[in-house]
Amino acid sequence: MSLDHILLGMLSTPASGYDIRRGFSEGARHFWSAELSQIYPALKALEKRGWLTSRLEPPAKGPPRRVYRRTAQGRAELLRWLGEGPQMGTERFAYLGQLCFMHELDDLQATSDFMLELRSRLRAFLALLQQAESDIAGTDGAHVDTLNAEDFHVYLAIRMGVRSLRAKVDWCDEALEQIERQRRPRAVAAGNATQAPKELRHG
Amino acid sequence: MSLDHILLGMLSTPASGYDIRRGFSEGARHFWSAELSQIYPALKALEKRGWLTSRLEPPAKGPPRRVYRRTAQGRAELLRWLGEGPQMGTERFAYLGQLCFMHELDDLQATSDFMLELRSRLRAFLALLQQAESDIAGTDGAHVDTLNAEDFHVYLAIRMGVRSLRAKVDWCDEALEQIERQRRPRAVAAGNATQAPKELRHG
DNA sequence: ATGACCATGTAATCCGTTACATGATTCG
DNA sequence: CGAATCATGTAACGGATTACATGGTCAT
Repeated sequence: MSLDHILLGMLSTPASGYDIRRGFSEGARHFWSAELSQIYPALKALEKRGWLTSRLEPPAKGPPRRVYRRTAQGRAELLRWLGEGPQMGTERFAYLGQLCFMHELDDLQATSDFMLELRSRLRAFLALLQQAESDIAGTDGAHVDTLNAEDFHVYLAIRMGVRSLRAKVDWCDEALEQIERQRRPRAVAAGNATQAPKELRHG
Repeated sequence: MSLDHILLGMLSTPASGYDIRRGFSEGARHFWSAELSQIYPALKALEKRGWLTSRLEPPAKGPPRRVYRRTAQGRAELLRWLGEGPQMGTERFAYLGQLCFMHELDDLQATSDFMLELRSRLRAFLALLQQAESDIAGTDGAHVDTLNAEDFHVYLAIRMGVRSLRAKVDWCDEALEQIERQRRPRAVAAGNATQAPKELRHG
């Protein structure tokens, strides 16, 4: 399971389940996420395997927290996983399915609206990531060379998010243009004055 | 569930579970996938709901096939789903987690090797998608304007895959450069002759 | 006849989400 | 006092993968 290893990685310093969840909603949110209801049992299982230890720590203020620490075996397992090569899961994009099937509506306006909505959501997420990027390395990666090893690796990971999201936003722009061109009579260059057939049958 | 709607979408023409699986390993593979063991029960459930009907069709050759057809209600449900707006699930990238945690190896050569491997896998997938793209619309989208509504929508979906994969490959290139820069003494411009400290401690 | 491929399915297991249950502390 | 937040968990359900079980056809 990947979540196990993500948890091992996030536990380079001791933390509680609640802390880790905060990590998912802040730093790690662009590449992974998990709910508390998944995190707690997972941590328990990792402890049973000997990859973590835990201790109840009643802090000066607030309810007691169960703080987990990575063991030497836990770290070894993390390193083993890192050596396994890139783990690439199957990506599923329901919205691309929707787009493919949208021809059944026979209404390019609907497709266009769909792409506009998609672009706005992608842009919102891109803005978040760009913020994270400039927080860590300044505008345009001004001080990438001054980053410590940890921040440098995180920076690289954020860059993927930024680039791939920007590509998707650009794709929306391109698609919207092509939809416009598809909607107009396609005979602009050919000078042919057909009645803008909405649909061409394929052979 | 999204799979249900993907199946409804793929059943614009009658097909068996086996046919649909072929669709996932060919045309639809860039945005969705499912195993036969998931497809068969899902089709059965859709039939129970009245969104599909099925018939055993013993073909001239080979074993009998159960062929599914979409009902009017099935089509209505598909259209309803299309109207719901883009369905964006949570994306999980285990390999970005690996990259983030890789600083624990304290060996930029390992990071570099990792990125090389990742790039080669991404390139392989990109090549497949570019093939699909030119199959449908010619090189550089030469005949996009001549596509029927269905192929046009599929073309748009493929374009997203191409653009986002290209962005990821470019990201690998950029990262590899930055890793090289990180490995060299960073004092090139400053003219400072320190012993190339491998790691800078953060405050 | 052996293996590759067509074709359909079930069962076990795992991963992830949603809902539920509990209780302390802090702020207004 | 009441709401928000901190903090830990369990239970039920749903979605996806892997393994298992079966049998027909076709080419070598």
